[in-house]
Amino acid sequence: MPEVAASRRVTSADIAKDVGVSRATVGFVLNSTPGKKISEATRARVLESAARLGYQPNRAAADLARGRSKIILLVLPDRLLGPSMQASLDEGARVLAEAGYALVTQPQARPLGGIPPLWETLGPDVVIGWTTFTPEEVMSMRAAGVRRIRPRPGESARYDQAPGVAEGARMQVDHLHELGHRRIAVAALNDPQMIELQRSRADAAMQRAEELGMETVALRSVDHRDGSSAEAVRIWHDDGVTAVVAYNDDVAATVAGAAIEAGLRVPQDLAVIGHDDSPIASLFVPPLSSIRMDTVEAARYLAAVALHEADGRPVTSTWTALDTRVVARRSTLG
Amino acid sequence: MPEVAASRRVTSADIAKDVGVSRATVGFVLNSTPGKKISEATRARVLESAARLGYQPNRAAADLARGRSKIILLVLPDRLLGPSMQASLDEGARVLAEAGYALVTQPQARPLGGIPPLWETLGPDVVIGWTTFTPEEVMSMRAAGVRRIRPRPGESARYDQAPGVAEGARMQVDHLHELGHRRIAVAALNDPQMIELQRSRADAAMQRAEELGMETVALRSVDHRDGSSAEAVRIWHDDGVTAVVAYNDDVAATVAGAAIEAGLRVPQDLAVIGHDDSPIASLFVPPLSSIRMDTVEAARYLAAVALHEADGRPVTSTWTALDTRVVARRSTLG
DNA sequence: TTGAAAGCGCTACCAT
DNA sequence: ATGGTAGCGCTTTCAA
Repeated sequence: MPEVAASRRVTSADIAKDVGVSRATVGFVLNSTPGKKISEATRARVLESAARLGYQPNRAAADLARGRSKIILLVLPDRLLGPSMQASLDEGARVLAEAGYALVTQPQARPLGGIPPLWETLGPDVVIGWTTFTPEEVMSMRAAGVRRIRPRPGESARYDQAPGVAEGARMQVDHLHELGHRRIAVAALNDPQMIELQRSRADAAMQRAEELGMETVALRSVDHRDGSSAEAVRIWHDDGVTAVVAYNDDVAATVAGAAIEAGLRVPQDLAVIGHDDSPIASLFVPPLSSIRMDTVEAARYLAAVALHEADGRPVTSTWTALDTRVVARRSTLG
Repeated sequence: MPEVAASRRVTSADIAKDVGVSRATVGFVLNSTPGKKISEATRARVLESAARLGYQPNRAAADLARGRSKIILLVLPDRLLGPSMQASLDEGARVLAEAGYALVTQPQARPLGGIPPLWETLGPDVVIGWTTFTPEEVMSMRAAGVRRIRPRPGESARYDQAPGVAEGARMQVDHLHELGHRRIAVAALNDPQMIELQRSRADAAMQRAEELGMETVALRSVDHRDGSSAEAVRIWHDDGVTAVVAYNDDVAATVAGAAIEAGLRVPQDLAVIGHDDSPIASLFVPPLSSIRMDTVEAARYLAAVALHEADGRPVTSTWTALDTRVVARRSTLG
């Protein structure tokens, strides 16, 4: 049996030797360095050699020489990881990959006992968060050499201006209005992580209701584990509320569930509409009306912003309105 | 207003200068290099200086010199990202962090159009997957310099032997048996990603049922989007099946929902038990019985395996049985 | 117990 | 159009 040589990884020097040029030239063609004129012939030979030898650039070496990691870190709250968000991330990753950046996500923004945040260990060029970072977090990032942070420190995330946020909430209200509801409630979730986004959606909903001349009752947080949802439903119903705008589909399910348990009919006695069109919306009985957003476009924009921060390249895409629409199901239609 | 100097990142050389020792010495104490005797005095001074100056080692440089990235990449199918899995990941990350490793997760194992897998861009020391990797993936990893891969190429993931997998399925069946059910069905999900795990759970359930002298009918996949769940429920009911073991809570919700839509009572006409105790289980009406596993212990074990692969250190923790138990709710209890 | 110095593989500046 | 080469910041062997 022939001895198998422990093969070293192939480096750019190997290619240089193989092709018969300098390592510099190899680097130029492999990075398609702008402003460098390489003859088509050598370019082709280098590329061919790289492919044949199975060359993979050494990230550590490149990072070190370059002074940047070409990593973009996305810090997401757990709850956001619905399927639609997942698809968006793919799209964002694709855009970034084309520019040579890797997208890494850190699932938790919350204080993680004992786990150093990924921005310390990975040294990303850019950190993008869904919510504003605390001063401590920003300091930690700065110390870790992170050059760019979004949302910018001190700058609010301003969800109310983000595409789709207000639209979705408005559409929830519009939908209920069209169905004839005139007195509605807004239901939120007891989750500190999401306060900003919740507030933005709730505000937008309230405002829209007012514009349409509808009556609203005070915002309530519900939790299926305590009695808060049952209590909320009772209060609402006694108060003449006929429909509920829920922060998301989990909240919608909680409310609808409490209503059903209380002997109310959904939607005849209480209609409920959720947000995000997550799996539970179609699995619930009755299926929950919800809002579906095309977050793919948002992800593209986010990626563009990231590249702007990282490379200084102009933001090409625009903060356009998302394709947002109501998915009407039996929790409002009967 | 005073000009703010654009401060360079602090390097180990800065510390060396500050303390008045060599960069090597600094490195020794910062890495607590074994076999090196550093006086307590200098050690303390170095540490103090590092803290005071806010030193953060440069990952790229360290990786390059060391020849390894100290990154462990976990490749997870999307569907697994339930809250319990999330908590487990935190635990795994914590264990790995203590050993100086960063845990990065790649959300999709599936072919990602145009997105280079993270193992190419990050150059992790170890890649851990939930399912077996394809030969192409393995080759790609090898080419990217990944030294360790789990499950080992060619080695099946062997979920049937993984802790908790068989237990959970068995407990589902036991639970139904105790409630007097004697003829049951097993419901799966139409998801290629999960085939291995589904099969393992289904096999375990079937086998347990046989051991208990219960009758089982053929495994069926359900999908709430087509008519398959309604059809399955009808067939099962006509066939005298009184209870269904579902692969997970989504499947359980699909089945229970179809049953309710068909005018059957859950659990009187058809009992359903899910698996994983995900949010939908408690949110559904009626709330779904399910299986809750303490995956934290599993995560610890996984982390230990990863460290073994990475460092060659012995696997301390053992592949123990997980704390797995039935969460009985109204979908089986009535 | 500590220091000097040789790389790690790549990038990018300066020559040619 | 291409090559030489000086680092990037850290790890680690070898000397002192």
